[in-house]
Amino acid sequence: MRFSRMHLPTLKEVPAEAEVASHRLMLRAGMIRRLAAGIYSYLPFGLLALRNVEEIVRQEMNRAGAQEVLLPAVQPAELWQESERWDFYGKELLRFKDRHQRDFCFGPTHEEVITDLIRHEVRSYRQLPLNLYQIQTKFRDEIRPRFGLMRGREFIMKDGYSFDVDDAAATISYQSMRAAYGRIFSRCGLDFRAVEADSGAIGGNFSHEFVVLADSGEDAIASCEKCDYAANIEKAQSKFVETAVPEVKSDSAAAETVATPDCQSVDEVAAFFKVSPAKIAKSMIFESDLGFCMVVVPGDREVNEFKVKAELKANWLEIPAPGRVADELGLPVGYLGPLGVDIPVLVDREVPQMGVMVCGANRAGYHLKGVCWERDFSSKEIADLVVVNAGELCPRCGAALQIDRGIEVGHIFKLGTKYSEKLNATFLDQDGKEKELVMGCYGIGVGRTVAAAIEQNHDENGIKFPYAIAPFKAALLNLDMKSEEVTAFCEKLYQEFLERGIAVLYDDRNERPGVKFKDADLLGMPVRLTLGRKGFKRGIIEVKLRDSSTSQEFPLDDLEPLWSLFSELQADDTRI
RNA sequence: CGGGAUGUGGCUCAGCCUGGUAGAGCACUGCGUUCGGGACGCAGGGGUCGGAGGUUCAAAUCCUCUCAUCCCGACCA
Repeated sequence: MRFSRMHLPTLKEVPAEAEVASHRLMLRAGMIRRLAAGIYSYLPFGLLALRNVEEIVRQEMNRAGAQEVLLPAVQPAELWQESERWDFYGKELLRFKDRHQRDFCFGPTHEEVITDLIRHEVRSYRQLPLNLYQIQTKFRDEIRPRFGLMRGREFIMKDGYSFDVDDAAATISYQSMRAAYGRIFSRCGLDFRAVEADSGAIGGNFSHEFVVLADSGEDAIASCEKCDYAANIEKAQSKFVETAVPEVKSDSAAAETVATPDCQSVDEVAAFFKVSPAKIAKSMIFESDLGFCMVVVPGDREVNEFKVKAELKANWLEIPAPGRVADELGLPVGYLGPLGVDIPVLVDREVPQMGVMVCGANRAGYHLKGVCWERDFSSKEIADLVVVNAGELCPRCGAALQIDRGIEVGHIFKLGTKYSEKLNATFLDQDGKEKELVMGCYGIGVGRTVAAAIEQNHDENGIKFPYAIAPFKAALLNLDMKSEEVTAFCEKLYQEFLERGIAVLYDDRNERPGVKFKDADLLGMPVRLTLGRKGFKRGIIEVKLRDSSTSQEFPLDDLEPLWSLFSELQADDTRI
């Protein structure tokens, strides 16, 4: 492609909205433009990168035996009512009516549609296993879209669905997808981890997330330094270490009520009693579809809402407004405690080890001191309810856990029969018995993968595209457009790139050299070729890798080394 | 949905507090000079100051409402 003819509007200045590197660079490199909150147009340069990721996804999905389909983006409400997600999915589901006032939604995911398709098509175990995928625009009406393509409302996603005869077969499908995902992200040149994850609203009982490591990532993952345990922080557990609890003599003073004006936070209470926050029992009210409950954890720990939700077996969980807690429960937020409340109390497994502790008195302005587990807590049920910290011990091998940040680019789930049950998708097995299809579903955020790649591969000058997803593999800079011989050579070289099928961006613009260098760095082509009058006289062309600070010179009369370089880069990229 | 902030040429922002002629840089057009790391000069084009209402002789500026966007917490590829 000739730069002079390409719509590639690079920006010197950064639009104010861009917070993270990938968003900033994608705007500056003329890859995307914002139309509305979380909704972007893909410009030619951005679309090329996107298509490269899609192509890798297609190759690896096909290789794993999946077949590509394309399902409708607009879906009838009936299907979602049948799966009972019409009410359940919430406001993320973009709903609208057609001219006949029939309810529809714009698909945020396609379990319903694919299951509906399959239930009409698949009758026999002989037709299984089946694995279908599509690459399509989805819409999720996120409350807070941000970071450009990282969290858009409209986004391109590869979603795949597998159908098997039983759980064992479904596991095989799942493992095969897990392997394919590893190949996909490796080929995209990403440093990633496959971690155990919460399966969220999609449902199901077993899932892995593929997380690209990046400090700007929105997800945190815990991984073991020694073994291969890795989990999303939402799900991560640690080995419980029992410590000696200071014994409380039976004749020791009972819990005592103390006036603690203006001490609502754990820190304030700890300061008031001159004890460490670890000695404060932090009590919080949660509300779920099962009603209110209280969760008690040590004051220096953070409640893991996902664990609470799982422990309760609730469908949803949130922290109610303090006003509601006061109105409906008569409890003063800031002075909550587990003693004498008449709603279920969930206690973290570390609380019994706190010894003598302080907690709220359920009376505004008062706390209790001298509280102890054995004597004072009415329910003795405990569970793991806190967010793991770095340095805690691996639940598998006992080595230390580390916490990293990352970007979730893929997620695979074993769904089981959740949707086939609801939608009555069955087949006849070998014995002529009717059975429900066992499903799996597999997603990849295509745009997010591009964003993650940039997040992980950039410097202060711009993008450093991994070769496989680079929109152009090379930038050819003609620094002397007015020199006929230089231009003639560049033209010849450009043609040879075209013949060899290596995507090149030929900068033939009437611009000063500085502009061309800056744009080449910003756009991040892996290889930069520079030819100017001086070099031409010396019979050399300058070759520089974007990822390297040094350059080398190749003779103009023998460019074989150049083509070998591209062969090597190409090979690296398909090797897995 | 809560909490905070911002809306002024395509982009980044100043002007607002203290009402009185809409500004700068970048980008764009033309001409000239320049030409290996985002050049310079001259001349231009482009803005209902987010929208509506109000106060006032007079509103980008003050008031009310509204819309949009961004940032901090719950959703997810």
